[in-house]
Amino acid sequence: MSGIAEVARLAGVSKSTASRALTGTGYVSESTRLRVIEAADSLRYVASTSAVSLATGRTQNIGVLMPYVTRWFFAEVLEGIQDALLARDLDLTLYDARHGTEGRHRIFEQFLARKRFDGLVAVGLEPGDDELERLVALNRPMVSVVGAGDGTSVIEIDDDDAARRATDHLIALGHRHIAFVGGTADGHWAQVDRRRWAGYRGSMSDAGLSAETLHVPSDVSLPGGYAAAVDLLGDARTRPTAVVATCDEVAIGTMIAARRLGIRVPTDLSVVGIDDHEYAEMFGLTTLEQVPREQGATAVDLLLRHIDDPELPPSVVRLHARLIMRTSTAPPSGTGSATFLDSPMGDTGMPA
Amino acid sequence: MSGIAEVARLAGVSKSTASRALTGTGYVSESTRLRVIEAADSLRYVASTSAVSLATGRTQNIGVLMPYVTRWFFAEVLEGIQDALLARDLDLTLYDARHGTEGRHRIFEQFLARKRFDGLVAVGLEPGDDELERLVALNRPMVSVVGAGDGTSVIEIDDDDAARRATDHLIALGHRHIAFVGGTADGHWAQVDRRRWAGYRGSMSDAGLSAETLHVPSDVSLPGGYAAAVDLLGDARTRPTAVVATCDEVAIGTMIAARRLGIRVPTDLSVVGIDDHEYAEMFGLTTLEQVPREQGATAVDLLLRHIDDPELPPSVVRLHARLIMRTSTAPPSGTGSATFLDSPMGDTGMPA
DNA sequence: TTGAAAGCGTTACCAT
DNA sequence: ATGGTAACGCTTTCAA
Repeated sequence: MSGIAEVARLAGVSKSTASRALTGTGYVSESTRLRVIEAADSLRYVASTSAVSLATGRTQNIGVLMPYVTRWFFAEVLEGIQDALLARDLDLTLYDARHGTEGRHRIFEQFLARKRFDGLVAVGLEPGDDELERLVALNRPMVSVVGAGDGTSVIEIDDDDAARRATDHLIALGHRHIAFVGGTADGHWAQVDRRRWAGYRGSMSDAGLSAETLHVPSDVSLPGGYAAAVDLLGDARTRPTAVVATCDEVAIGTMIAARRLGIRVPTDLSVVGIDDHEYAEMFGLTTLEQVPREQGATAVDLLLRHIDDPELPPSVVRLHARLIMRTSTAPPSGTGSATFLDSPMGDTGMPA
Repeated sequence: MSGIAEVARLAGVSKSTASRALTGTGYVSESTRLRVIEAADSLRYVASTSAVSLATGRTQNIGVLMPYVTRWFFAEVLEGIQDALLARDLDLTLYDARHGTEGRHRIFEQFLARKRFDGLVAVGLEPGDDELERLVALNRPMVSVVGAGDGTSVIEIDDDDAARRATDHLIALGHRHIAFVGGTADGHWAQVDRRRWAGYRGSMSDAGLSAETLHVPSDVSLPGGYAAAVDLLGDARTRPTAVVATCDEVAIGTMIAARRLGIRVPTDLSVVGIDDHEYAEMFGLTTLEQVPREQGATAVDLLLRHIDDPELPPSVVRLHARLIMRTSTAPPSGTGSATFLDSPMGDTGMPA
């Protein structure tokens, strides 16, 4: 409870001087500064954030807005953001705005309007028109990680390129029947999936495989990928020899489905994902790596620069996803050569 | 920017009256109340949270302290908390205090001391002595979800009982060689694992199987369970016929390892988990269900009651975990009868 | 280099 | 039922 007044009294100075000494703003002689700091320590003084905010107009707090917190990518980004914030002494208030929930509605209608933050980082948000309107009305610096960057700064991987290279990889191995699994099953395409689907088609088209293009709708989750793959792989005669999954969760669901169906990966089916998910190594999944944790940290860096300088023009950071080859991809069977890769950590030497 | 003063002016009343009308505190005639509210709406007035906090001493904000945000249980609890908070117009500031990080240190040393919250919910925290000291020094209401409830309120399932019933289930099926997989591999036991390990041993002991007791250390994660199981199941002669996993992630890792090794589940190996994880159904995993989302919501309810009434004595809510039987458990092979359960959604009719 | 005093935007007490 | 005013705890001119 002890306020700065007590600290000042104990140090034998005025509140103003105490404030200056503690915040490091303005002139204070070295000796009194030390005295004030010592007094503050001995009283275990901690400035009241609400008083500071009221006086300075800064909340020392950053808002994080995301549509999930349960999916790998989002949780990782969140931790990256938290780490960066922690290092800069900034608090984090979370707005978990799940699509179609009453909570999301309230977040946009009321919570954000409170402006309890100096800036906002939005992760994979895909806001509706009215939501977007609320966002701009806030008039606060904002950075997106994966997002509809309508004039705001954005950090994301090059999704089109990632999917294209995933597909290129399969084509280079000799595959021609390659399916794309992803794009949510309920008919609504997430923008990320749309871009990856475009990349896949681009690659197929470049290889003269436009006619072979196949979209298998799937919820963006492991069980979603599993269900979609069971459906896709059921009939051996129509089965593709390879799958590009929209993300690793879907890819892994696909691999599990394949195993259950007695289809060997990569002998009978090659699978590529995008992410380098926590489980990717264990499954030997070939994938295009992104590091969401770093994206979160980068977003914070950029946001703080926007806060410092409101004139800073928005920038788009497009990251390159690196291809990590593991054991889920190989030439299609009948091509002769088998897998040419080393076994991953998790490989037991048994048939996959 | 428009403050309550403007609202008051527009409505033709004093700030005090405007405040009363808006907060619903004190006497205001119905007519002026309406007038004030209309004025506020037309000005898009939103009270400054820092000013309100400063004046009332209430932050309208709840802190959430957890050691991960990436694991299923924690993410689910977090969403449960967020939902409950959203419904009550309360903000959420997140403290992701991962063990052994610099960030965790700073959270306990600085961030919490700012007391930017009216109360705290700690999830699976297991604080060290010094950390605990900081926590009590805050002198703020606190509720734990799974935790070292040293005099504070706690919500959790009955871990001992859950593990005991998981083990009972296997014993009832005729198993005698049952291993317990869990308790982190680095030698440090989480308290939850310790309690579940105790429940397992209790069940074994009651069945006269004390000598059969076997602990297989594993990181508490899917890859952790996978790695532990590969190690455990390698030799067919020493292999147990059943496994009690400390949680579903470990259980599923175990099932995946078994399949890779050509060990059929449940024919050659039965597996039980604890959680009812998002993936449990897809894997046909028999498990003891808990609903972390509800635990989070309950924690918020309880915390708010503690905030309203500082005299409220701490309570311990011990939840019952319900056994959900799926297809990962069956009598040991050689016992005759095979699985007696229906196939789960995800079952393809193929050997597991 | 230091101090006095005026805010920052609310709420809440005390009169009226 | 309503208004005036102090208070919340800090920062920040402005003088000295």
